Amino acid sequence: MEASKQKNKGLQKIEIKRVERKSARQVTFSKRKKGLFNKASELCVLCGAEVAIVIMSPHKRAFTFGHPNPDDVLDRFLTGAGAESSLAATTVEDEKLERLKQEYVELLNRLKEEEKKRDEIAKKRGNDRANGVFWWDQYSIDDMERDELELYLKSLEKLKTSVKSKVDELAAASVASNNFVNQFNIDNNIPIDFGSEFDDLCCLLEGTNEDGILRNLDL
Amino acid sequence: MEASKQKNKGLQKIEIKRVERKSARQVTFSKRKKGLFNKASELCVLCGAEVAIVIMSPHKRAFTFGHPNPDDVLDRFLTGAGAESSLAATTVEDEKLERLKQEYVELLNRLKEEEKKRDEIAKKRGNDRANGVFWWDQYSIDDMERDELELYLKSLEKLKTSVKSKVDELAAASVASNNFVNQFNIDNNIPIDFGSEFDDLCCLLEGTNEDGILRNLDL
DNA sequence: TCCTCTATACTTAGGGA
DNA sequence: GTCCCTAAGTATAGAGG
Repeated sequence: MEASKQKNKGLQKIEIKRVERKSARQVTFSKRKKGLFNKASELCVLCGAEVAIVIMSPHKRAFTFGHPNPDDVLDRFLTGAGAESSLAATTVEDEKLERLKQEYVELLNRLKEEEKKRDEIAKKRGNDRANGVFWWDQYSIDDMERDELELYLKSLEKLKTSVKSKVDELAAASVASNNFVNQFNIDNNIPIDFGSEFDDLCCLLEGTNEDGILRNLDL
Repeated sequence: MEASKQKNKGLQKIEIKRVERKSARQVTFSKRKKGLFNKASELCVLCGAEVAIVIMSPHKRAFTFGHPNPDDVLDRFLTGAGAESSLAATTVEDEKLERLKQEYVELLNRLKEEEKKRDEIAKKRGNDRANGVFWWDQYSIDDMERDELELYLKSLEKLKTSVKSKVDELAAASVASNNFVNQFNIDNNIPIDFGSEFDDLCCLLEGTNEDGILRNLDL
């Protein structure tokens, strides 16, 4: 009841500079990441904006947030309606890209099949989820999901790495004067490109009822 | 001096749902975008994280924030990406696409492997369930599978995008009727296409702190 | 690692220039 | 569109579980 009862210090003012204590830094990261994502989702809702965020934690873990209309964007992207269709250029490259897209679409379909399969398997307790999900849960990272995700994703690392190196090669060769890829090589752990992440993030899985995507790739 | 003097209402609580008044929405967008970017940059500085944000305003304007090493990227951007010769790059693009396709097929195969893996995991999960795994464990695994596939897809998409962006850069010289505003401190507004954006996002780096990059691409 | 708790720093709605 | 202003809603530092 007395004044001395106060045991919490409340919010302290802090300088905006690197937090030195590792544990504290981690906590701060966690909290602020959550806060950032939440703000982002609010922005989306309030203003009808689309937002994609990629965060690379100091531990080379990447977190992403995305909110939009999934299928539309993805479709547009696949059909190329978004970026280049307006161009009249009928170059060899375009043709090849056309093919590439085609293949890509095939792969996509495949993926969807997989999703279906998975959904079936998941059906059993799929309903559990719908019970306690608040709207904001949809926009923020589901922690347990994230944690488990991390573990599993490691198995995917190799794959990503392989893909990445290809991209690196392409990018490096293409942008000779552009050494961003190399700069990126901080620990041999190179995050996969987040280019067009914008589009990517925009594309949620239709398999779920979530309006936002939050993904975590362990790099 | 009187009580009636108070003319400001102060912060009102608002519902997180679309702001209907257009002007108000615009203002909110502006304010919150700023706030979001600011939070992002703080996160970068405080935790040594790297953040990239893309915001698509309802008016088709895209704003991006990035916290890496701005100068380099920007520089290369403005000089390289925009003015690159399509003639010179054509052949190179050709080769790269060739390789890309090759890899694409390879990735396809790997997808199959992943499918198998998925099945195994699905089975295993079934067993675990019988044992005493928590509901959320199962749940997570399930989502992991989905995420994995998505992730995979994402990788492929990026692969494709990386190439596409190059091609776009060549042909998109026409699309880029960019305006250019560079204030560079906390507000760099730079016009770029998505292909370029790709590079940019990639270019997360240890670089600076409080001065993140903010880009604005006109579409 | 994440959640809880508290006190308080920070953000921002609404209105005006 | 930006900036200012104020009041008050919100996010979060630090400590503990």
